[in-house]
This record gives sequence, structure tokens and C-alpha cells, in this order.
Amino acid sequence: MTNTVETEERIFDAALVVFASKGRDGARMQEIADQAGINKAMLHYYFRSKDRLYEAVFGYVMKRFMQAFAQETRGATTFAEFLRGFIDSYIDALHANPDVFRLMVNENLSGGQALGTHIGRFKQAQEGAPQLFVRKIEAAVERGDIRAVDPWHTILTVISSCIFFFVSRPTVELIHPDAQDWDAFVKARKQHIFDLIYHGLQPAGPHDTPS
Amino acid sequence: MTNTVETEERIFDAALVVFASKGRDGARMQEIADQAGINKAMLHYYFRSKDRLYEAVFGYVMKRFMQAFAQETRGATTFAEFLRGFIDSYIDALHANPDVFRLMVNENLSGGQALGTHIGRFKQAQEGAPQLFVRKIEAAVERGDIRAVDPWHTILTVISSCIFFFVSRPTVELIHPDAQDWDAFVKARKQHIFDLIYHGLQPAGPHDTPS
DNA sequence: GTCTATATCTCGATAGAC
DNA sequence: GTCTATCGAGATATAGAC
Repeated sequence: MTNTVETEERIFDAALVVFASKGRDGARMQEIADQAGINKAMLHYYFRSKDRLYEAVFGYVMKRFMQAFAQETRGATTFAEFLRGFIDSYIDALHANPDVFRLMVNENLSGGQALGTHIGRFKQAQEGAPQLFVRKIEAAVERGDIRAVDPWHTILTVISSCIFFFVSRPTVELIHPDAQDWDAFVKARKQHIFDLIYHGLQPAGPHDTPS
Repeated sequence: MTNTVETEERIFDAALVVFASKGRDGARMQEIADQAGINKAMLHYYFRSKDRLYEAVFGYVMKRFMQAFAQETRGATTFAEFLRGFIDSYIDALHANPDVFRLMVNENLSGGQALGTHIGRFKQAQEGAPQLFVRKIEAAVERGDIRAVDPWHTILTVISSCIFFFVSRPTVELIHPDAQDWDAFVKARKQHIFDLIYHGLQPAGPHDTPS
């Protein structure tokens, strides 16, 4: 009777949070219902089963994951601008919706069987796939802007540096001195990652670093 | 009657694998028993409950995690040697026992409440803690061997680069062209991480990179 | 569409024979 | 110490009133 779309979204958002934290098997339907502020029976009314709910949420996660790659960095003229734009928008996406990426990691930890279906489109996606990043690096190498590095390993290192501290946030907050103010920490981390990677890619010899 | 130590170890190893994959709540005692090749009742005979079994396994994981930091790199004279030694031994530890680190990540994803107990010793551990790494960086900065960087962010970036590809192995194998031969990939990744980070830390101006 | 009540099954844990 | 059998709590899922 009441707004059906809104309830479905509430369920969906709640499910994302719980699945991201506990995983497909560890999640409890009751906890999802509580988090959504509705009754347990509604979960089955909107999504038939726990598995179907998970599949729906995971499909959304894969879409967001691909979009995070495709963030608009085409305005960039120099490689430095491109790299900064990529890191900034990728971390912004993580900061705005960390559970999207936590769920991806959780799925990987438990074997990643749900990946198979979605990863196909991922590989052949026109723009926005890792291929875009790889081509940018290869072009910059040819131009002599950066050293000759393996582009696949490079993108993996960038992604790792961007995602991992969100995934292990509890440990980071316990160990890292500055992580109490999380927003400030995230901002500082953006700067650090760009700075370190950009320097790491510079050709040997004298060079300046963009701010 | 038969070798009690061996059975306990079998259970322990099996529990590590299953907990690392499914997490504390997602893991099933039946699956652990199957993996260990023994009966379900034995789990409760050796460890009273699922929670106690988890605590035992997680305590072991924390110990190994700390030890991975403390890998012997004191023979290193130059900063380059130290960095390479750290990356190599850290990735070796991961390669030999990936589930140790997967469980750590899983615990973090589900809130990391089990961390509190163990992280205390971790912070005040004499040698082998991140502090060792941080001091090495600070010393190298003072000597002018490397640029002035935030040591905490730097170690976090190194650790991220070393751990993350193990954690998301299923995705990496699907996307990354060279990851089919995992052992070779791990070896190549060691080299890449050292190369990129080391260059990233070099002072601006002419410099050579150790092989 | 939303709730209560309940059916059905799975899982953690125990009892007891050997 | 190791197994089989089973109990009881808690989970998913459904039925049915409103």
C-alpha cells in the first residue's frame, strides 16, 4: 500500500551493510530486517530468498565497482592529472560507499564464485575497465613521461593502496596515530598515494613533482 | 587413544581455512570437521565451543601477523636492502600461509572486535612492530637517503600492496593476464612493489636503482 | 503491503556406547 | 579418544489475517 520503492531500497541498503560485514553465509535475515527497520517477512516478499537477495545486492556492487573505474578523468591532459583524478575519484567512491567494496572483498575471501557471471562484461566493457588505465600508462611510457613499468602491476598497486585501508579500518584506527579523524585521514591518504606512486613512475634523472 | 596432538592440529588447520574463508559466523562446524577429516563431535571435545575455537585460531593468527612484521631484516645495511628484505619476507609469509592474513581481513570486515585484546601487545612490542619500519624510514630521511615522506602512510601502502592481491586472488586471476601461474606472479609482484616504492622514495634528481 | 504466527530445516552442542 | 544418535536453539521461509 505505502511507497513500495522506498521499502525495497531500505531493504537493499540494509542488506548491503550486513552482507558486506558478515558475508553471504554469516549474514542473518533478522539482522537485515532490523537494520532496515521493517519486518522479517518483508524480505521474502520483495526478494524471494536470502540467495536471491544476495545476488541482487552483489550485482549492484559489481556495477558500482566498474563505475568507480570509469570515473571521468578524460579532461586530464597530462599523465599527472589523470593519475590524480583516478585516485581522487576512486577514493571518493570508496569513502561515500565503503560497503560496496567491502562486499567485493568478502566475496573474494569466500571463493568469489559469484564473480564469474559479472566479470565477463567487466573485461569487455568499452571504456571504464582497467584497460583504460593500462592504455594510459602504456601511452605515457611511449611518450617518455614515465618509466617503463608493468601497467597491470601498477594499477593493482594503486587499487590496493586505495582499497585496503578501508577494508582494514578497525586495525588502521588502532595502530595508525592520525586515523582517529577519519575524514582528514582519507584526504591525507589521497595525497600520499598520488605523491608516492607518481614519484615512483618518474624517469630517473632530475624532475619536479606537481603539487 | 591415538595421537592427540596431531588431531588437534588437524582441527586447528581446518578451522583456519574455513574461518578465513567464511568468517566467524559464516563458518560451519560441519565444514571444519569435514576439512579435518574427523567427526563433528571431536571439535567440541578439543575446543569446547565454536567461539573458543575461533578465539584460539585468531590468537594464532595475530601472533603470525606480528611475526611477519618482525622478519629478520637486521642484516640490511642500506635502506634499499631493508626495504627489499621486508617486502620479500612479508610476501613469503603470505604465500606460505595466505589464510592467516585472509582471516585477519575477514575479522576487520566484520568489525574487528577480536582485535582489541591482542592489539595491545602489538603496539608495545619491542621490535618487529610497525615502529621498526617507521624508525627505519625516519632514519633514512634524516640521512637524506630518501625523500621526506609520512612513514605511517608509507608502511600502509607497502602492506596494502603486499596483502591485497592475496585477498582478492579470485578477481585478480580473472582480470590479470599473468596471474594464471600464481607462483610466478607472486615473484614478479615482489619485484614490482620494491621497484615502484623504492623509486617513489628516491630524492628528486639523478639516481640509480639497485637491481 | 505489512504484520503475527508457525512450519521446516540447519546448526551447535551434548549424551552415551565403544 | 572417537564415533552415532539426538536434543534444543535459532535460522530461513511460508501461511494467513488485516
